[in-house]
Amino acid sequence: MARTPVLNVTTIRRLKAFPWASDQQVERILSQMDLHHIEKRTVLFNEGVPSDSVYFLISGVVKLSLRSPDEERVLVSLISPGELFGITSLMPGMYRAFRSEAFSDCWVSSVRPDVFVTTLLNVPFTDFSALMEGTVGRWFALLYRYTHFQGSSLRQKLALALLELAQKFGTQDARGTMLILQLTHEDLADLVGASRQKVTEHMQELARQQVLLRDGRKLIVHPDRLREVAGLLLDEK
Amino acid sequence: MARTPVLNVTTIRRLKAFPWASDQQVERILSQMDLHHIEKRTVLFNEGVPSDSVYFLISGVVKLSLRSPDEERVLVSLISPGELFGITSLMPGMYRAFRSEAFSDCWVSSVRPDVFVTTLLNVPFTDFSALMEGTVGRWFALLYRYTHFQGSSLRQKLALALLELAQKFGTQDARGTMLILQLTHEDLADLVGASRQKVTEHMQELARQQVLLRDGRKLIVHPDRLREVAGLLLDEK
DNA sequence: GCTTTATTGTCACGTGGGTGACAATAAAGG
DNA sequence: CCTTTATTGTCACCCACGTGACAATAAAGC
Repeated sequence: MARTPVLNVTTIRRLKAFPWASDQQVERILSQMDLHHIEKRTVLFNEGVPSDSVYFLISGVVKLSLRSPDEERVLVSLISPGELFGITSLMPGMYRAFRSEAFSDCWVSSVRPDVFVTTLLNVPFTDFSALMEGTVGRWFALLYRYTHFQGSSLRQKLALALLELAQKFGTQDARGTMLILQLTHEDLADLVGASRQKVTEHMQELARQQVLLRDGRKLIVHPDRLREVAGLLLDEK
Repeated sequence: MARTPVLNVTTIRRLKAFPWASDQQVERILSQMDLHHIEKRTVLFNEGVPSDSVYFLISGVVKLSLRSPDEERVLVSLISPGELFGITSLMPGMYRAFRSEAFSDCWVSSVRPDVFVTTLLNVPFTDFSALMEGTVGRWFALLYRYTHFQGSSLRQKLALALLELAQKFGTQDARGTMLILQLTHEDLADLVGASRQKVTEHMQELARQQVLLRDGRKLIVHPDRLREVAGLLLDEK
């Protein structure tokens, strides 16, 4: 087993982490971080569990992945030394979106997100995380959709896209969730990266299966059934 | 033309924006925001231009899109009232990743990112944006890759994925950029959402065309040629 | 060094979704 | 209300990529 690395200000600077922070701030955060050695293939956290730590990779490579509808794993990203990861913990009440596991033997350190923010930015954690949610939360929702597109059929992609739209533009209706938005099949096609014709076909199929219905040019969707079509577990999102 | 909306604390609260901010902070930010009416199809900003404002959507729908390799437009997202957008401006030196245009007639207000951060979070902008870059910057790079996957062939997706890997794990070599990472074709397949067999075929093709070469199980890539294969303009990223 | 296991290379075959072409509607505009 | 234009519906054909099935290497373990 590799010997324990030294984790001090010099190491942090060499890894080009936290460039804005003063030496003093870095010292303080280091005193609150703990160090773990993780062997290749060990899972650090799984998707769906509560996000309660920020991680910092000192050496090795960490892999972020996701389960696709057909039980395959989507490789989302590989993390290199000096990177922070597990940052869903910077937003309130979020769950892990990806599984993280050691791609090679790693040294990792972790810290509580509130300690991270208050130490390095000197701002209350609740304010910071609320701002994060209001700004980059949207990016996160996008990333969620796009990563889940991987390995999905057009039918599943459509369901995912409609789910996101229902969350943003949906109003409750006796018959389901109505999208207050005039979307053409061409718009949907551009959204899921498909041809207009195939979107028309699949939308009819989904209507036939009572997953959605059309009222003039407004759509009424049934989120639970969409989730089912998209191949998401019922507890997801 | 619709009459000018009132933009005051009540409006902000109704739109559920900035929930963490005090009335006083909201008043202050409002006094620094300016209001624009934007007609359907008007472009607010294009991808590639410097990011110098944060936008807030008051009414209407804004569309974010992207040019795909085959000149089609990828619809990345639709923004609903109450959302902030154009937040690449919260990170240092970033360019717009997407084009934003009015999907319907809109009322939008904008503010300088430094004013936004200092007013609502009371923290120096340079510190904040450096932290953003070190944390959510990675998400952003992922989103970049995944949005560019839309409408790309496997060949182009591979090129994009290898480019991202070269930036993270590349070291300069006499023959190009060497990836200090042992990746199997199966890993690459999981990364781009393809089958292992097709990845093998395309990697050979890329090697034959001198876009990359193999030294044992290490890859040496030529970023410029990868960019060309990926269908990116040379100034992108 | 030899065996076992992981990775790469190569095929034949099937299929989901792209493309083009057009008809049938529905909306918009005068 | 009638014309024009946008959207939806339907089909035939094609192709890039997935799948399964092996052989050929290369790496790892003993």
